[in-house]
Amino acid sequence: MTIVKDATLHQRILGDIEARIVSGEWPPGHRIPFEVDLAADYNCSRMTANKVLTQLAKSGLIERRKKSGSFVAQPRAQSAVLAIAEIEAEVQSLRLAYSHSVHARTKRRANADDKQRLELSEAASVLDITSIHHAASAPFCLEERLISLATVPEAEAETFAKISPGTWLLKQVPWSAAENRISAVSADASVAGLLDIEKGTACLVIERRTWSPAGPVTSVRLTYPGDRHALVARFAPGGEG
Amino acid sequence: MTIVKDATLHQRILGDIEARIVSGEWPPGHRIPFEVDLAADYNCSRMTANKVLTQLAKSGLIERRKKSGSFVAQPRAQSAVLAIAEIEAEVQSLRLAYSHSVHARTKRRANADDKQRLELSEAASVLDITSIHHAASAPFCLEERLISLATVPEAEAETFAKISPGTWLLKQVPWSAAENRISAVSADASVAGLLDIEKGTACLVIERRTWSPAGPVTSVRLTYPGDRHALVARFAPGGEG
DNA sequence: TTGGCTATAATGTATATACATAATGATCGG
DNA sequence: CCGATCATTATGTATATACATTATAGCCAA
Repeated sequence: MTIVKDATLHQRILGDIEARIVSGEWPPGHRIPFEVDLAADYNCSRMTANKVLTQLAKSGLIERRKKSGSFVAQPRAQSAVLAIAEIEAEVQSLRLAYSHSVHARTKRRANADDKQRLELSEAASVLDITSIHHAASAPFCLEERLISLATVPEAEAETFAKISPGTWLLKQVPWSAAENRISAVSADASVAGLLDIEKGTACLVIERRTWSPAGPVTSVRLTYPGDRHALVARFAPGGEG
Repeated sequence: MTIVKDATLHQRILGDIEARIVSGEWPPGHRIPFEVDLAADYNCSRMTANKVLTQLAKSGLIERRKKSGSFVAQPRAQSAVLAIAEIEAEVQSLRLAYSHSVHARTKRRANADDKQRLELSEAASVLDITSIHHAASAPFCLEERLISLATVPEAEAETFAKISPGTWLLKQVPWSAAENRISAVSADASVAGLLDIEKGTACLVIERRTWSPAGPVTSVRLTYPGDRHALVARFAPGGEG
């Protein structure tokens, strides 16, 4: 049984249309009622219908064309929302004790590889931190991070003994853009040693680059033992789900 | 230089606020102007300001509390949008010739494993298809798919010789919910043989389960050689970007 | 037939207004 | 001094209206 919390008109219209699209009653390409007709059907103003259809268009469920009307969209690329949590939160949601240790920490002038990873044009100082996240005292994830000291000079004074670089940066750099690259690699001897796994074990690798308006912030490579970990992304036509 | 297409008032207000949040001028926790004040600043109606703030709240950049006002949100889990394209489109975007071959195709009553993968409660018929996607005649991706014939009986008549199961299903089942699970595994002998890679090579695995209102549709396991492939997900505070 | 003009139909954006809702803060009685 | 009540304030939702924008269709003339 579904409990229907007495919904707003907006939600009701939205839900009705979504249901018809998702059920296949209105297949892709089908023209859905004009705003004025919807307004008449629900005995509401056109603005209300408009807002619903605008939202459906933004979520990709319908396409709107002036003069022609609104049409159910073709479901194309699965666009799923991937929530990449902070590692500490992730570990704690597994009800395991979290800890973090810094394995190496060096400051240097950016070399060619650093420049490419951070998309730096000139030589600048970077901080290179290798650390390990533990869940219940077992290695959970290897973090290899580069921080651009030109953008975040405060990082130089931080040892990251008490707070992980990711969490620290989240507090330092309020909101930023990021690019995540997900791939699979075999653990080499060094990675295997740090994560306490067999050499050659498949690992899930997330490489994330982060920018603020002031410039490149950080580039991080997170290596998870593949047999212990998976990322989950959900997709639902309406949006939340 | 940035070309500014003469934007609507809505976009201008939205952009201004986003810029101030992203730049750190308005840090997390900062109270942003009330709707009426924003309306006064931009010489517009409260409705226009309201729509902008509502959108910012939906995108997670701000939090709104009645009576108190609207506040810049704390950036929490990186929520990135992961676009999982159709394999054929993906290959063609690499400017490579696409082809697809079915390696095995069997119909059977669902066994225990099938039931778990499709979340079936009763025994029902399923179609099990193993196929390989090629890019420029080299194996690109291994697809192991289970289709619930109770939900999609039409699949039984289809050989999938000319059209891949994914593409076919996309046409059959208009809109549906999905769960994607991304992990890393080492190729076993069988997978290595089919993908023409060394045994033990790390592979990126996407397991996707799809539901329609009529029930479970399909469960597919896509295995990509990890050294040739990566998924990219982007995150930008505003939304599109 | 063809090219271009125009009317029209649908969406896109914005306004002014109204009332509902919810949380805060102040007032007042015990 | 505590606690209930009530006014205030900011957001939430919806309406009616206006005008802009744009793609389509139809008309008319060269």
